[in-house]
Amino acid sequence: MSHWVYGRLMSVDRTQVLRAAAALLTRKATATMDEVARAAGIGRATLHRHFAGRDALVRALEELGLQELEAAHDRARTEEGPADEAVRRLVAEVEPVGPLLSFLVTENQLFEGDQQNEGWARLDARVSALFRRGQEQGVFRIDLTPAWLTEAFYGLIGSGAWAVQDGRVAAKDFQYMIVELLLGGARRSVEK
Amino acid sequence: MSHWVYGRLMSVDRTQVLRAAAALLTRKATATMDEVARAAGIGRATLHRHFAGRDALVRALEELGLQELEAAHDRARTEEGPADEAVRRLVAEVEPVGPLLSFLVTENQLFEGDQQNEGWARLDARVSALFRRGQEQGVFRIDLTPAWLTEAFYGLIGSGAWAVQDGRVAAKDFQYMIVELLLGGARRSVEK
DNA sequence: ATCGAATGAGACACTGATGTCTCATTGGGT
DNA sequence: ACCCAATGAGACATCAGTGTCTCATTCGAT
Repeated sequence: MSHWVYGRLMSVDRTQVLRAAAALLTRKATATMDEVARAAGIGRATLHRHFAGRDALVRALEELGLQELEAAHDRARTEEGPADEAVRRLVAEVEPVGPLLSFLVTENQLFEGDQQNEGWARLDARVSALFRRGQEQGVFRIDLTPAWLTEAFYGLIGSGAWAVQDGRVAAKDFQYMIVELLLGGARRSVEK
Repeated sequence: MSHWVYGRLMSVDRTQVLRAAAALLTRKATATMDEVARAAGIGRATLHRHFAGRDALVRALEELGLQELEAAHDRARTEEGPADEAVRRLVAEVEPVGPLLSFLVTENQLFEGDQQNEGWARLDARVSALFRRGQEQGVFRIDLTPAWLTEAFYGLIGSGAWAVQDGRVAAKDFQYMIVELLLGGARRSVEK
């Protein structure tokens, strides 16, 4: 059932197309199928041959984003070491996926009742587990629920990525600002 | 040039329509003009008589949101007292506008090159000034720029509002969670 | 009770995007 | 050099949403 592996030709690299689509759609979420095709350097017909429709394309992008986020989690090894350092590693690894994440979150809001990809629940669980672990370690406060911290995590990544893309803040500060705010907050404390 | 004040009838309250539109669009951003009209309890033709088109409707919602945000700022009296307490008051006042704010931010991303309403810049300036004041007071850390803190503020309000609307987190925790995270961060500190 | 502004419902043309199809062309494998 | 899968370009029908218009009806002011 592998559409994308043919006996002879593989002229159009599915992943390459997805990356081009992601790059465009994260900047202009309403981009047309034709625009996506041109951005990927292929014809609209070919785009349709690989992705049945706009929905299918978005679903594929969702799959790509989920894979990259899972990979980022794996690389960050969030189960190892102090939780705050793990959060620091995680933010660093997730940063490149920020724009795509932001796009997918917005897009997902439209799929109201439709079944959500269970991948999101798995990711939520991983982030949530990290914060819970931090609480059990005594590193994180216990009055902020893991669910809220998870929302805040994704929220900061998303709006941070957008702010960078929009030029409102400097890209080089992304990681530091998000980690420091997430962990330490804005208030000046005695320590540090 | 006041379309909405007639000699005799004012059957359709423009503000009432806007509130209904906001309530619907914040849940389903792709709602059709027809759906908006039905949600407001009026006919589509009447909706068009009051708002030239979908664009005009969104612009009007933007105006409404900006007014409410400005009003929230005023009520929070962000220029008075310690900056952290001011932030606390501000979050409390802004909370009800959260969903609308979230909708408008997403919607604004589409108006790519078009001229942005200068109201946003004014609001940014007010929030930014609050954080800067806090830094000058010695209440806030100085290694997090006011611009980033402002982005984080709006980001947390927006994603928090959405998480509540989606039922992922409890509405009653909104204010506390956002303020505590924004000010104190996730890390357990010696104080408090 | 009357008048007229405002409304609701429906018809209509228009637009933009989508999805499908055909056909000539390309380019890699043999 | 040949073959054929895959592509690009374009034509086409379709569909949903929009914006405009008409006309009968409603309802408040007088």
